[in-house]
Amino acid sequence: MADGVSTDEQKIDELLSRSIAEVLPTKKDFKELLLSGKRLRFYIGTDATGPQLHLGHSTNYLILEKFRQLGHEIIILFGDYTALIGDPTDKEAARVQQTPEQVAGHIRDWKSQVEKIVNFTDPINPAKILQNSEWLSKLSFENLIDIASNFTVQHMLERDMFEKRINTGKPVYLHEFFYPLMQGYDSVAMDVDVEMGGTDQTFNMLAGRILQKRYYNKEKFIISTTLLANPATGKKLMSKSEGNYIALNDTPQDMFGKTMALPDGVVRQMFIDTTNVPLAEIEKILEEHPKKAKMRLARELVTMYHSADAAQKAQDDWQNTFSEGGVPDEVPEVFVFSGTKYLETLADALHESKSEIRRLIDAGAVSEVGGEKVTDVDAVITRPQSLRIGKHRFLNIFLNITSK
RNA sequence: GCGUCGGUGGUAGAGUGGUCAAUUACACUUGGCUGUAAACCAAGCGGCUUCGGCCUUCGGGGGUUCGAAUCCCUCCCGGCGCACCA
Repeated sequence: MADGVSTDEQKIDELLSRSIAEVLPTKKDFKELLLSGKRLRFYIGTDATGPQLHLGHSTNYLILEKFRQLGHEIIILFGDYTALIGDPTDKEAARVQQTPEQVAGHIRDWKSQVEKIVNFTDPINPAKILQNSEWLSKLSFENLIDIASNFTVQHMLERDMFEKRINTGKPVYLHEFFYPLMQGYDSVAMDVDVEMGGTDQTFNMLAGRILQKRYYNKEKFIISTTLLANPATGKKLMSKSEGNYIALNDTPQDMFGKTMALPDGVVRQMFIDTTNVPLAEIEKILEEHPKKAKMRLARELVTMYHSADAAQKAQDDWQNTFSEGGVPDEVPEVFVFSGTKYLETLADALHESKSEIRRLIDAGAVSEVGGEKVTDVDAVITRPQSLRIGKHRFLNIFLNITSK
């Protein structure tokens, strides 16, 4: 057995039973390989456009980190070259080429978010970051033809999303077929043993399996992980387009609050896919009152990405604010002259239109903390006060000393 | 290239000369009820407003008309069919 690779069967079983949708070709073979003590090379691809990461992304990294801890090699691949095409999994068709500086910046951003989960500084076995432009930019047309000759158009068209787009009369661009080829070639270039990704990546990951078999006669394993979805509706829990995601770099207060606003039905899924709380303990937690269970989840998450202290503080803030009608510790402040309209002050401070503020005032959404509602659209500010706008927006107003 | 259908607000998708700031659904915001959950009820959901209105929006530009998201021309983008395929 190779140095430093753990074959602890209990740990392996635990790892394989959580957040993993499928292992190809079979989970049994994969487990045997893990038990053999061979040091395996794992990789996961990531979008190089440098987005804000959210909890939906964390699942894979949590799992990878566990494999890293077992002693396996972990590569995180930045798809800076594939970004030229854009993954057809999402709808965007055309993307703009990025400069090396931009890519480097994205990697820095990305790393600052993920290093809370994945260890890049371990002296013995740190996770590594690679960029696929390193090899993809060097391929010749001849290489591409050779790679492409392993796939058929029929095969490509099997992809659900292509089929869907064809059926609904949406365009399918030829270059989109290259995406799986490129991602597949990444596996070859790095000669990996295992690729991991969400279930939505299965097709792309299989392309790599085909190519590795062809070029190296090697059986790559594929781990597809469950996507964080609401079990009741099947909808994605963290959707960037809907803006309701919990970002890995959210402030403790935001993270706590957003977690508490999640539907009850998703708490189990969240615990399993986004925390390291042991499965047995999760079940125990879920026996408690839903609110308590959710608070525990929120605490757990804030602790992971910030600290236990921050979690405690976020919880205190949350309880103080919402259960007892108080104000959080950190509230935006504005200084205005006495006689300024609420309308103007709020529009300015909240970056909303005046019409929007008018609506909010009409709806009774603006009130003084612990006091009266502001009901008159034309009312003016005459003294310093703390305002609450809707459920979770606050504003402390102070008066400028000098007069207008 | 020819023909044909289509491009509407966050999304889907109505509207085919004035009653359209544009039906409806979903999403979203706010109020109520709560556990800042869900469900449910209600209101809102382009901007500005002296609250009478005014301004900007239906792929881009131009035109017809008292008046256009709606008609015409043109350009751009897409689907489908046909043709071309050195």
